[in-house]
Amino acid sequence: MPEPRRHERIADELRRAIADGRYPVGATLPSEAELAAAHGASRGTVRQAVSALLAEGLIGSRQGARRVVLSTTPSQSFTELRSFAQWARAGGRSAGGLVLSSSWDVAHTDEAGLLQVRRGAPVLRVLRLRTLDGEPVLLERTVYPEWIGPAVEALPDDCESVTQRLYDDTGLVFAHGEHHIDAVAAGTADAEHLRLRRGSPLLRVRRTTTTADGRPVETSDDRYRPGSVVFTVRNSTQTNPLARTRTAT
Amino acid sequence: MPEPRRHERIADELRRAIADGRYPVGATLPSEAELAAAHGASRGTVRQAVSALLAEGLIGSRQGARRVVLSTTPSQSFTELRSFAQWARAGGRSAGGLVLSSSWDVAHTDEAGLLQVRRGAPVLRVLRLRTLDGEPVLLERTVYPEWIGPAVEALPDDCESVTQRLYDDTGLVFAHGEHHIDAVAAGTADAEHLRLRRGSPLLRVRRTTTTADGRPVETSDDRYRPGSVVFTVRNSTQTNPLARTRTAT
DNA sequence: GAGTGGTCTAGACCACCTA
DNA sequence: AGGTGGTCTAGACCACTCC
Repeated sequence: MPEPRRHERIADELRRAIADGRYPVGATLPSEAELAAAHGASRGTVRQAVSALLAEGLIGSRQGARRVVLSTTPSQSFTELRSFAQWARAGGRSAGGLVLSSSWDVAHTDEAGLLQVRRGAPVLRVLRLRTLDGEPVLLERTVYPEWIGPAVEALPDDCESVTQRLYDDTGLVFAHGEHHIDAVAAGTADAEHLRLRRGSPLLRVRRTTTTADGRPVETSDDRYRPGSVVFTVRNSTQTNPLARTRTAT
Repeated sequence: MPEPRRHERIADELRRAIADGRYPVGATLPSEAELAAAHGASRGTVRQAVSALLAEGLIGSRQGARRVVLSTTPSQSFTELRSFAQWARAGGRSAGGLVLSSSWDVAHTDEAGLLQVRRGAPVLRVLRLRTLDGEPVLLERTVYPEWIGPAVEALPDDCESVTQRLYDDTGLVFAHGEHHIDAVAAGTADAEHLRLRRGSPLLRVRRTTTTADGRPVETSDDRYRPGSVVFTVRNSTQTNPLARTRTAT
């Protein structure tokens, strides 16, 4: 018995059927009534299941017509964006991490806003290099507020998954994140650690992570070596995860 | 009467209240029972409304605890990712467009896969420069399959919104999209049209758009001038719009 | 016109959080 | 222990699509 929740079981069943090719791209799914009968569930439960696939971009839906398969590639990512290590593991790759430097400093104005602390409050700055199968792919400049800093300092320098270790040690859960994606030229430090030339294009993700209550846990400037990682977004008229924003002036 | 759908009206009401600061970040929302009573709706309808805000990343939700406001900035984007012009207009900015070249060619292998046509099938290639308040910010290299090509050719060269015009002319709706985001160095053409130096970092978005049935309408390589546009993603344990993917080898 | 998804209701039970 | 959200049911009506 893998899943006690019925709508999850139905959703998994459909995901598997799509991945297996039983419903190729362009095929139509059974009607809600058919699915309900097949699983001995009510229509509401079936709708809960298919709306999960809708949100993942796997299927499309229009009133009056049967649901259509849009993509067969799963976005198995639920915890993916939260943790580099968990994402790597899901892809069958080995993630490494190495702390290059770690020191206490005071919060700059922008950081204070993101972390919801006062300007000049103590923060812990950590520079961390992440590797994928031994290759350096990501340089993280992370800032932690005072209340969580000591727990971060206590981690081993080569800690593979910070998210996982903080959860094990303190029970802390990274629940929400906001990510701003753009491109920048590699600076001197970026070039050195990611082993490329100064001025090379890098994919930059500035992110702030919070607990379930919305309390900020960290804010970070992450720079990815191009060619190593691609961000993928699926959207549709029905669901809309992503927003394009003008740079603040 | 703006919205006949009750769950949309309730969601709008909550969005407005959050934007206005009546529920600041960290505040808790009224319970489902309270909202249901206040709006004279059933609990199911209220749940439908709050799950929209959940998907937008505005609020967080945990079983047993009241919902918490995570962010006050709306992601008013429903059609945003589909249309550059519509996105610009939503931000109060004026979008321009200019076709630099347009010609029929044959589909390369990768394009054939993305557009679901056979290799070597005729396709229309369009190179388009998009501007924001007069500044060039985006160079689009778009490929259209044969069935829609003529309608695209018939558009004026300085067409502001291709999405809008195609809808008006042919009733075609861009319903779903898949977007791959990474960073590249500017090539000669990129540098010339976007007015920057060769090798400068650009944000690249490769996207394929389909109709509601999943029929591919276009596939495009879009390159954004850095500093002009930022992509924003909110995610949480509950909803997960985005996937990080390893580059295909 | 039959089928299908979108919306809505009214009630129920449970798991979890807060106290 | 009481409140809250998560799950589930069984019905209903409507708007839309497809034949």
